[in-house]
Amino acid sequence: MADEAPEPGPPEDEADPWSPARRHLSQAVHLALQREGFAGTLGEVERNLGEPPEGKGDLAFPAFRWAKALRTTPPLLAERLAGAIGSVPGFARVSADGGFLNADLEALPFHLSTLAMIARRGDRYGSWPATGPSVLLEHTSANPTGALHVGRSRNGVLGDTYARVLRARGFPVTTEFYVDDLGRQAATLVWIWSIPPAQWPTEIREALPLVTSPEPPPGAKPDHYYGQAYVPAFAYMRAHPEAESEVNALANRVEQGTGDLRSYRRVPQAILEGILSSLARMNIRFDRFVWESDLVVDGSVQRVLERLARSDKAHRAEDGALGVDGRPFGLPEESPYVYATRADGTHLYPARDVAYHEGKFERAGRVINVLGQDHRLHVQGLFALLDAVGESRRPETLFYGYVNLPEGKMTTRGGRVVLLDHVLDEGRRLALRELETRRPELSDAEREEIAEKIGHSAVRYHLLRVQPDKPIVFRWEEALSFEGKSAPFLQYAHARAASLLRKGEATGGPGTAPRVPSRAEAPSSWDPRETALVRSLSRLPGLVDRVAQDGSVHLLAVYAHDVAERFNEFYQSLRVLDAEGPLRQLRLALVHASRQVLANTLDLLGLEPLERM
RNA sequence: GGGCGAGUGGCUUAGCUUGGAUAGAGCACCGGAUUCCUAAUCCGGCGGCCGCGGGUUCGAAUCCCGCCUCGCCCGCCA
Repeated sequence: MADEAPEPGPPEDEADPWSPARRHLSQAVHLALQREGFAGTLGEVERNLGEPPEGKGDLAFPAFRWAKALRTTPPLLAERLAGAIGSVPGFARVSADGGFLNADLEALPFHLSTLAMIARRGDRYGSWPATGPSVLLEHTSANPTGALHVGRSRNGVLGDTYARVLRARGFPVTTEFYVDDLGRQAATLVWIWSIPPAQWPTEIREALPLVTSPEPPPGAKPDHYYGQAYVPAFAYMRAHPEAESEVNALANRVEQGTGDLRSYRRVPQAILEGILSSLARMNIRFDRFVWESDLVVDGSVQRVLERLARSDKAHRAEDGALGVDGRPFGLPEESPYVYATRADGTHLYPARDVAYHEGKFERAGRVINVLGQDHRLHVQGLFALLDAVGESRRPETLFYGYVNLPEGKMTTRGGRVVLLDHVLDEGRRLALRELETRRPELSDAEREEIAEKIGHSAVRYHLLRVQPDKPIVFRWEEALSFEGKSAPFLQYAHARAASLLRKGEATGGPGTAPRVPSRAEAPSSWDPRETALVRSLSRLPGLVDRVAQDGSVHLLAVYAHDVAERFNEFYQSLRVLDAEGPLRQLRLALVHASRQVLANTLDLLGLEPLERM
């Protein structure tokens, strides 16, 4: 492939097989329209190119609205355009059909060049060189007060996937986790663990009879171990004013920047590490952590408050609390103000959030947050404050719906939660059980490794496959389904392809990829399943481009299923290794390209491609 | 009450940003495929007033208005 001369054309042509076709066709249509007296832009034409239904060609242009502007009828205009256009590079014919202009690609060159592009680009098929502005993407940012539940992990799955897609699209992305160590939740846990369990109040000791050590015992995850004290400690604090004031005093000291941060952070830090190890099982990692308390220590919260105090948009409550009128930003009449400080001048979360965002804007040109739908109003408050301090930049937000249980909302304090670790463990267990019956020839260690990858991929895919703003009702059978629309379905297709390549001695390593046949060598007529497969493979770059724009990461999950399905149809009905000559070569190239696209797509989704399963 | 989000076959869901030609899947159910490259697969069947009503348009699941249902938020908590 390396010695093949690259086609001349814009860089876009090197990334997306559809790019030259769309460009040539829209240029031709635009030119023809101009001759009819149309004055619009090329982009306008290209945006209107669509995919016609099965059997009506490959790209279609609806003539309706243009016909109106040009005072003729759509079928007539389509006819005239078709006549004027003649031949377009890459297309076999352009013809009128009712009010539509339908264009048929020259199938063979398009299919072969798609395969060649995939072979040439390899892991980079579906990506662009990093040339865009830097992006800072904050996600998950779970309070370090206990183990993560599946609902929270939806944030991580969406955020991590979006980050991967943006990187692929050419944006240098940094991911951040905001560690909310101030506030009463964290302080409650810090407080209880500052006391040796043996000296805990009776109510708490009775609620946690097995907890005797101030440190997690060997084998216990710190997020689970420390976190279990949260509910009883919180309840106790609420019932005992002297405990509550201790917690408040603790929180106030760090809020003022006068506490001993090192010892204060011991428990939150340990819990955070537990949370991160759970997320890492699903391939979620972070580039940077910002501790809320650091924003106090480094003075950035103070600077924000000073700017706000000077602002003519500031609102000062009678008792002295400092805030801003949020009504212009959509805050409700009944509670129009968002406050940055309490009456005593101590700062509140919104102040720290503004300080955090000022830092983000310094670090990147584009700032994105992944937030649960319960934060919609908070963001409006944040905007009001940013406006008041004279900040014109704004973060973008990807909102997502809750993960609920069939019985209702997950509540930590109500004790109705499904923890991520438990789902991951159960996924691994079920996968292992399958592997024991299906693949007895593998070693225990291999089966264990594969089972973990199947299990966590299944969970991740389940959280990814629906539109972010739709709520999900968590059901074990669905989350851990291994058939149909599931990660194992995708992994299975990948494993089948990998197996074929091993047997066809084309492992995909350097120099071993099957050569994409030339136009002269390739069979001229293809099976419909072969063409459907390449077509599917050709769509990845266009999709990455779109998802990077609007964060609709679920479309990539849907796409992965489409590719796997096309591959399975192909695999099921056509022989690869038994085929001969050019046909074998073509099919091996198809398998190779399919494996590549599946691997690239799975990687974008943070799922594990498997060589065998 | 206000604001925001969602309503598509029995269940889950894609398509809605940018209106376009028979609304596409998965699960469940029924029936089929394995002397052959991994049946976690494939093929066929069943099943849809796209929440309801109106409007815009040559054309509406898609845009606009109203209504209904569900969810979330509405603290000097975070």
